Amino acid sequence: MDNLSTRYNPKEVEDKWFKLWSEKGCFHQEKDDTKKPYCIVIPPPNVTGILHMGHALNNTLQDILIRRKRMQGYAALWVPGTDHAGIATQNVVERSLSKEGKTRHDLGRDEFIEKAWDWTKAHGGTIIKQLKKLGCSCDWQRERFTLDEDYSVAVNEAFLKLYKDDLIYKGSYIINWCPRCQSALSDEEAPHKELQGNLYYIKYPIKATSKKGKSIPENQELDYVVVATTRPETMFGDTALAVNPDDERYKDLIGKTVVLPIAEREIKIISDEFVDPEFGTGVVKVTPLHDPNDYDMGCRHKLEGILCINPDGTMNANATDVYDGLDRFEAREALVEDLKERKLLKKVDAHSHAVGHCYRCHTIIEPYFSEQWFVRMKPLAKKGIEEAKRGNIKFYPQRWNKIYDNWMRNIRDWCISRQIWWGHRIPAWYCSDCYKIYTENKKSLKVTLPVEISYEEIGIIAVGEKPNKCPKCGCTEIFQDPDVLDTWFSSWLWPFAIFGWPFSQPSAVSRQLSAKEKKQKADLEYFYPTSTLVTASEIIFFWVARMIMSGLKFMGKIPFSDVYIHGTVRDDKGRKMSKSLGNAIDPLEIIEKHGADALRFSLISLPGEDLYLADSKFEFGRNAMNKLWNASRFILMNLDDSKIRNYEPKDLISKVAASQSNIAEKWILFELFEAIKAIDESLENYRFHEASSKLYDFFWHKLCDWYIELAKINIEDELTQNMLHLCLKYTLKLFHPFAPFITEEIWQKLPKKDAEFIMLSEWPVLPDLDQANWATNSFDDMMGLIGVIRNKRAQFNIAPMASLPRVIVISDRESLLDDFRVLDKYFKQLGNIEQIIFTSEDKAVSKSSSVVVYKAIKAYILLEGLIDIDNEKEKLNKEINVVEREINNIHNRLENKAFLSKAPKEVVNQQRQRMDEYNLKMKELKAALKEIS
RNA sequence: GGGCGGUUAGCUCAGUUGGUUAGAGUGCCACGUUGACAUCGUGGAAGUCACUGGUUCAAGUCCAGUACCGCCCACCA
Repeated sequence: MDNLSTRYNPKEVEDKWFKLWSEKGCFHQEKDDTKKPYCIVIPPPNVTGILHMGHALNNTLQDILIRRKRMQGYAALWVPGTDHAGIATQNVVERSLSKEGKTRHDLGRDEFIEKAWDWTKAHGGTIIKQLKKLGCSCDWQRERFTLDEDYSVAVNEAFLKLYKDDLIYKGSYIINWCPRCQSALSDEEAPHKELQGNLYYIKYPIKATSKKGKSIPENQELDYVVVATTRPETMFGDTALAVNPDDERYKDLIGKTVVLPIAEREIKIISDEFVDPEFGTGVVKVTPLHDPNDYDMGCRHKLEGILCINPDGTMNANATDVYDGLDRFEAREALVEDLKERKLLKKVDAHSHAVGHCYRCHTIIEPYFSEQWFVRMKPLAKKGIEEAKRGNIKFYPQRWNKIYDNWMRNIRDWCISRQIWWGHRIPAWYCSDCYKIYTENKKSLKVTLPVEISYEEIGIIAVGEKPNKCPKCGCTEIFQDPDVLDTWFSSWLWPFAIFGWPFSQPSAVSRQLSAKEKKQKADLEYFYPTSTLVTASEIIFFWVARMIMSGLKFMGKIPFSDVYIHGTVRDDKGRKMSKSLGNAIDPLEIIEKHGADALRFSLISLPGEDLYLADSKFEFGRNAMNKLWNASRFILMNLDDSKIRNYEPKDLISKVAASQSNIAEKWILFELFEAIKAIDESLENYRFHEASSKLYDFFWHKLCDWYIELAKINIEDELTQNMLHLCLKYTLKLFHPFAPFITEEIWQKLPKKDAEFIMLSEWPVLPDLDQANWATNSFDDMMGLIGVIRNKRAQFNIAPMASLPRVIVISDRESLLDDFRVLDKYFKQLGNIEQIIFTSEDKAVSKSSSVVVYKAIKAYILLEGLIDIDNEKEKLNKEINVVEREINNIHNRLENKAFLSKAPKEVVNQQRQRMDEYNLKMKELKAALKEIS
């Protein structure tokens, strides 16, 4: 074994093990009635995506969970896959087209979709390959894509079912419109961002009070109403002004008419409770088709709606010839100049306000009146709220429960139609003849509110499957709705659609299932509901909440019981890591440099919720992996295979417990069990950092710093050999979920393995321990005493090479002294001491010795020929001050009658004991000070 | 505007039902390569627990208020 490098080299091992695991079917999980299921569905990354640090974190966490559960004997299934990411993928393909000077319309729908599939097939596998590099133990045979043929069946089925239950409808409302993507977006896809803008105060001339309603005579002096707006360009869509009915200033104006500047159109002044008299001038321009509030007001007052902006963000003919065709923001600037010249602009104030932005291309959203498909959410949300309330779905950390609950209670209908081509086409069919009539009606760009859509009127003749002819007019020219569904409308079905749901289609018809379908159905019944969902907070609303609703609707059961929300990956300045900011660290570069295990271990070892990353942070994981490598190398180099018995812990326990002299062995076993217990508890509660730090602490500061060091003395002993072997074996198992590759590599070198692959070995189980027999106080006291002795050495600048000639340890506890005598050789080894005496007699000690005190144990160190006492006095005085202060504190406490009578007895006794210890320490410190003065 | 979190060492964070001298990692300083590991070892310095008041024998921990920071949601143009 001495041929191993002193440095761990991940490159030589990672791909090798992944390939072998794969070949041996370690990743694949079937339904297994002898085991309990544990299932995770991956949050499917965008098919356009490449692995970033957020993915690395997200998937490392899932892999840790799944690997541990697999080792614990669960049927652990992790289903991987990707998401077709409608708008994102379409954008990518369009961008590549534009390099050839083409648009999607040049190609036509079918050819464009073909191009998109080509692209997907060529590049879509990238992220999957990268997840494999990371070591993800997904069942790769079950990889799914949201545009798979049978997945599309699930999407259609869901649409049809909701439609039948009146939970999907088509309607005309103000939606979020991205003028660049030229598509509607859901509210979640249009996040608000604070923008620094202006508040423009525009004068609207009041029409002369002639009751006949004649136009304003030229040169007549006019009165104005001043309106404050952030979006002057929408004034071409104004169909009223509104004031608050209780606003005294404007009471007389209600019902009057003003003339819309430039457009020279007359509009009424109405009153509405919605208007806040405090804001601006207290007068609002009402633009029903370009603002959601104004739309509501428009409906309340049955106003006309006028569209003045085109879908691409340019102004239309209603904006007069001057502005027709101008971009909305150019139009704003030009219009403001125009108003200034006409002296209709009173003033401009700086004003910051929140504006919706497209989450894909960050273009400013246009609130736009349009005809779209919606899902009625309130009825779906009701059960989802109840399930979480009852604790059937738990969020970790818990506070996300509230955020989920809050959103669900204020949920609004979900706009699911998108005016793009890449995605699931809406399964609604129209009759060409009937639809024609409807479209001709709506070309005017003007409507009277509210607009009610009748399906009959707009020509929808079927949802689900294409009919042969129109049932109304018999026309055989039938066409499908051109829009596709929001990507999230497919991903909200993920936890069951991946298993092949539905198993009969269309939903009304039942038929014989194929063998494949039978198996899928059995899988679904076995693995659903899944166990844990691991994701980032950004997609709680997009995905998590909606999956809960769809699971309840379509399966009648919640899709998962636990939701773990992990933090955000940031740079070391706290900024969110992103490609556009240029502060991203590429996980693949880190893997290349330090290995996947180092990447994984670094990520989960960072404390806190959000991760503040810099290249240097990955050295932590690299160092830990190297330490693991070298500790293993040392043990393996020294093992004599013929002595290794492959003990189970419980056997080794009874062997160790049999002798009083196995203090160190008892101690390390106890520490191992404590570590297992703590790691299990942390992981069950999704406290990953806590788990890794317990493991790290056990491995480095218990096993390496103490046990391996003292084992060097009697490394030939059979007990030591077996102890080292067992500790290594269990340490590897505990490390495996965090660092799968290195642990497998070392596992394979163990003289006695208990499984062909560590990834299929058993997770450590705690044996029954009689705690009383496992008290390891004397070992702890030994470590403490060696600590103060080392401290003293450093204080006197005694070279690490130089050993202490003699140390006398004094305690009045005989049993402790007996234990210490057993540990004699360890004291000598770890304290670098030549001779050590354990006694209860406080012997006179030579003048050139120094005393240290640990708890109630004293040790005299002979320093003859070693010391340089320059700073000893100063140090002693400092320590005396600390101890004195503490003695005073305890003294006061013990003098306090209230304390004595009210505090629990244990606390009082504890204080008394401490007092004794401090008094002893003080006595020794003072004696020492006197000695050197 | 509404909601949720936070403020503890230079930095990132732990800190259980109130009870030893408030901990860890990292960074910093000193010393050190004797056969696992310098990607290492040993030791050290470093904190007014944001502020104010209250409850209590006892407060980083519980309560109230203040200040500051962060996040999410939102239809005041």
